[in-house]
Amino acid sequence: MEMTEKRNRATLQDIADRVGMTKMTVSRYMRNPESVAPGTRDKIAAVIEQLGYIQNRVPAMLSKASSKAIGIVLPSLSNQVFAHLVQGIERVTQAHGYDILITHAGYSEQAEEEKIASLLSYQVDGLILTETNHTPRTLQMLKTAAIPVVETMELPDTPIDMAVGLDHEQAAYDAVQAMINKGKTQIVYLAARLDTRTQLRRKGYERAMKEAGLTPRCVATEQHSSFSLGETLLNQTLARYPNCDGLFCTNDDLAVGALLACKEQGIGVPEALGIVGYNALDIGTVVSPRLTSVATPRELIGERSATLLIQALSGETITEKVHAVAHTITDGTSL
Amino acid sequence: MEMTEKRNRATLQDIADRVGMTKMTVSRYMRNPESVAPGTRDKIAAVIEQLGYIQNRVPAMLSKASSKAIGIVLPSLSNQVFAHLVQGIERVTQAHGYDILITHAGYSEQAEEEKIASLLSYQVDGLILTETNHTPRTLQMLKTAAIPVVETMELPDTPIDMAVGLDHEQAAYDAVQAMINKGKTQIVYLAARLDTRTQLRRKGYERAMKEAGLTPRCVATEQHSSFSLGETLLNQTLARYPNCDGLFCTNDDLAVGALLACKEQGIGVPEALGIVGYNALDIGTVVSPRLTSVATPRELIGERSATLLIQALSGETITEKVHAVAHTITDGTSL
DNA sequence: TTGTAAGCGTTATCAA
DNA sequence: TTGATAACGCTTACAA
Repeated sequence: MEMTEKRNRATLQDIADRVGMTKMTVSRYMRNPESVAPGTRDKIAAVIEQLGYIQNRVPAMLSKASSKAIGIVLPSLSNQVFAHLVQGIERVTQAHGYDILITHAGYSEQAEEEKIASLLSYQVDGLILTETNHTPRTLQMLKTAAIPVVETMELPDTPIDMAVGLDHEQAAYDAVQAMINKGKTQIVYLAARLDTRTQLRRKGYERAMKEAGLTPRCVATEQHSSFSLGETLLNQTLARYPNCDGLFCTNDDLAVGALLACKEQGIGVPEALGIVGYNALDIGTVVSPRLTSVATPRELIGERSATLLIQALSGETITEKVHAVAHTITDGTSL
Repeated sequence: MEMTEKRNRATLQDIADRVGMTKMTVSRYMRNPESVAPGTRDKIAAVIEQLGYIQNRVPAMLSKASSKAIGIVLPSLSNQVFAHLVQGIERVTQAHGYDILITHAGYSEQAEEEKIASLLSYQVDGLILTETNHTPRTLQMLKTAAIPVVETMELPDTPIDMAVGLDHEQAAYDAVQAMINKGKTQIVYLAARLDTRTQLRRKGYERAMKEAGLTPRCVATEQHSSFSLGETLLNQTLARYPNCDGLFCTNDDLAVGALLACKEQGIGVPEALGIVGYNALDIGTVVSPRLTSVATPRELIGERSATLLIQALSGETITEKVHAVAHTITDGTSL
């Protein structure tokens, strides 16, 4: 019988010592109480309770190189869009006994690299990413790690492994075309932060404008999106393009900020200025007019991503590695 | 020279084999390249690059029972308030070489217990919590884990260990008193989700009302806060208390939802109905009138919490275990 | 039903 | 400057 009594955190050995058994028996009890004799069972249960034993997963991680955890790298924590994504993911992972570890990388490839290295060093079994551009070292690490990876939100041209997302370029194209169909001709694209998805939407916007023989015009900033930034960008737009009759905004924050500022300044929405946002967040349903926006199925993306990941972890062969989800345009009254 | 060539993920041994040294030398290089001979250094560097070696922290966690990681349990990911808190935390932890692991427990003590167990099983060195009510098992686990814990946002009556937060009861009291000073007498408290902080604010609201000889009235729901819920609760309030001339809202989501609905319905804010929110989020600065709100220094709370935690982890003796931070009331025009 | 032994990948310690 | 050894806590495989 070994003795381990120096540390404070209880180990299986501590329990075993008190029960008068070996840690092996306790280990068995932990995984399946039925596998030990009833008497032993009760004694162990009592000691566990008394000691407040907490499972230590580290040894298992070490010997099996598996942590039963899935890492998620988000761009930002303050964006509802990603909270919804995580909800979708968690619904699936929880049902399969996987934990999730969340980190955020603030829209930077470099930060993403560090966060991924960190998650890998904790031996996560799989990764869900929210960006499709990665540093060479990130790609290299993911390759050596050889764990399943799902890139979400976008549809990457060259997926690392699996992907679930939507075609932002096409979604933007559809939204702008809806604006054109409403008779808008001087549509300006409001952009912020200039991340990949913002660029994709711009492409869609430009394609729709050009196809209709219209001139694309962007008002962009590298600042982080916010409601107040929407107001600022609206004012810049009005100063630069006084004839502007439509705003396609890269997200609802900008759109709502602009919409509220319009009301303030007596600009009629949608008559004088049609406004379309992106993501269809709740806030758009309480402003007046209600914001027309591109609805993106974040929870669904999360669920699908997690499902794919877990299938891959279960050794299933994934035939469809890239899944596109559909977008719709909400029937707000701001357009 | 041992051989380890079955697995895919490279180990120190793999590197050592290729360099013709022992893993001990490689281990030294990893922690401090200066500690090995220049020639060795270059050879190791080359092999690491070639193999795409990723550090494995698990063995260190096992032998030192330390992970250089701090666990954070948030109630929700979709609430900006907690994103700000995390920013504050991270600014400090990053500077000290600690990683953070974020989980969320959705305002449930039971979920918090599970998430804490999970974080502890990853051997986090410290914990930052955002709730002050915990299950008995949570308390027991934290006691046995014997790691530093900071409870944030609130000021608990009986802190587990350390705490950084603000006095929500007093903040609410001050806000309501400001409303009363503006001549409002039929002030209703709008509440959602009914978590601890919502209850504390209610206490402060009731105290202020009673001290002024006024009747406290609450319109509450267990639903999750949202802008649209603000509109719903406003309508319920107007139906039940037609004379209502002030709304004290438990957060800005409700306040903004209510404010926008008022404009829609032609209710003059603040003349007919004064509105005060809580948290002073960005959205409040773009609505008109600008929302008057209780400003809560989330980033500061995060920074202080992380600082305390790291001091404790460095073995410093913490004399001031509970830190109160100040609140202010923004000078919006909705009151 | 319970026990023994070995091993997971790293680092602290001591030795050369 | 580099190496050998043991240890961290658990689980797998085998044995009793």
